[in-house]
Amino acid sequence: MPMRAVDLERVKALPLFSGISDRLFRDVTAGAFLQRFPAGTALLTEGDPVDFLYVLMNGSVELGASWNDKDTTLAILTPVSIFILAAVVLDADSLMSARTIERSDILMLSGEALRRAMNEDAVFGFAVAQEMAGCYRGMVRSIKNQKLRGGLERLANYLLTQQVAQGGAATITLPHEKRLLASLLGMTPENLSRAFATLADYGVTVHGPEVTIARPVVLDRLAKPEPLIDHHLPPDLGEISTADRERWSSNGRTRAA
Amino acid sequence: MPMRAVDLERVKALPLFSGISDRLFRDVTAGAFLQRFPAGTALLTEGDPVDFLYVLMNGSVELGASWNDKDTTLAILTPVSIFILAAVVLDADSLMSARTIERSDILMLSGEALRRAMNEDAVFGFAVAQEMAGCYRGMVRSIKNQKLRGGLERLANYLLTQQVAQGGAATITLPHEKRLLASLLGMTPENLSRAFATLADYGVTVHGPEVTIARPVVLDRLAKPEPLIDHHLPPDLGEISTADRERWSSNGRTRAA
DNA sequence: CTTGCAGATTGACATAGGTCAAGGCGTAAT
DNA sequence: ATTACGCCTTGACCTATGTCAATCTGCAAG
Repeated sequence: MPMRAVDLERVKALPLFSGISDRLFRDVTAGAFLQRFPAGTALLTEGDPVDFLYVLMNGSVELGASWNDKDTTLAILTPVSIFILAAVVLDADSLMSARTIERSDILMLSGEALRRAMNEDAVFGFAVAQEMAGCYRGMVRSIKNQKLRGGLERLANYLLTQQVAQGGAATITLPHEKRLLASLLGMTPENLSRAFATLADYGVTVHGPEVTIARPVVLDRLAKPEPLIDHHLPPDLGEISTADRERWSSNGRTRAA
Repeated sequence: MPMRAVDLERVKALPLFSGISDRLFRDVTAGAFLQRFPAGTALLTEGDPVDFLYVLMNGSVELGASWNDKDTTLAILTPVSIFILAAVVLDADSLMSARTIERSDILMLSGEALRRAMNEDAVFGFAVAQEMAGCYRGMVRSIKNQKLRGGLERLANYLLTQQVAQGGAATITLPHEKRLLASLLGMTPENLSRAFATLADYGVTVHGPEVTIARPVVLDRLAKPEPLIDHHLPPDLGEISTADRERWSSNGRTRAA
């Protein structure tokens, strides 16, 4: 698929590339190619060597992992997100698998070229370090969420986070199948259903993918949201100073547990 | 406490500073100071602004987090380890608390000076990016361990990892109190006791902090260790190529879940 | 030596969460 | 319209894990 100028602009707008020189950006995107994948495509399996940095331009991607016939979702990405940067930086095998959730357009940038670029350009190297630091902190939040909270609390916080992300209205739309949400939250689909049922007592009603939060105060008292675990980023990110905003999983738009 | 030359050498030997110029290293360590803390000292609390990069020179430090009157251990550090680098890179508040486990000597480097250094020196910036990538991957491993395994399996894998790290003998010594180990593994002390009792069926015997693995093959079949979750680094790291070795939590010597 | 105390263990019990099976519901292909 | 399939839900049940209380152990202070 041809690389359009409009795609390159969207990539360049990412924090990772924001301060980069035109020359360096051309170097990095020189061998890049854009590819369209159908839903459910395995882009990467755990343990695979990683030669490219992936950039999700359209669609959505699940990052997951498995062990002993169990599997779990670690993050769900939406455009424009980069992924497996850590493996590229270290030239290491991937620790996660990546799978398209729906039909997706994905840009692939040479890992080799990226490593060369960050070794040559201090500003770019710093940007990569910041990006990685943001990803790290995202994972720390995720572990805290997992180890300190029960399933019901994780769901309640997820809903409140989504409410903010979707603009604050009382009714929100779940962006994914419930089975996938369950995996992200670290529970079974059956248990997620029961958790939703329990939340009825807290003013939460569910109709398919539509969830209405009738009594936010009550739900909030259950969820006890906490800035050091949950991001509550408003949808209008233009207002946020991009300088000191924490980079969250690949770029601040990941929907995670 | 005075900064001795021998301390600086140990810091400079860290992967993070390995490729750095003498001039830059002097800049970074210019305002540094070494401080001794008694056991149980709170170095940092969740949400605190972070002005320094910490380097553990002697002793041990617990990184933890809490929510709603629960708390959990995220990592246990041993010398020489750096910590809260991510917060320094982003000039952000700490997501974890840090507490000395025993009397510890800790070197503190100016975060401001470090950020300046990585913006000026591409090689150092790259080293920071690599370090952060290693920390990120450590957290990914930790989440996989937590979400995919049960308590018994986490303990079994912990023991096998320790066995390799301690040289491979059948009897190993638990490096921490069991209560702390329980918190690291995401379980209660009571449950850890019961898990040890269960492991008797798999040839594991416990006498205080001494644990003997009589039938490694049997334990291995229970644990199903996996390179994409568990690190099995031998104690003689000199043999390992430092170039492509993944930097693990702060520097490859963290003992984590 | 005795005492006190913190950590560890053990048992009884409660709760959370996983498993299995059945059935409902909506959507898309026939 | 009908069917088939995937997803979701629900109930019954079971296992894992947390909680509370009592006891044990080893070490250290007196």
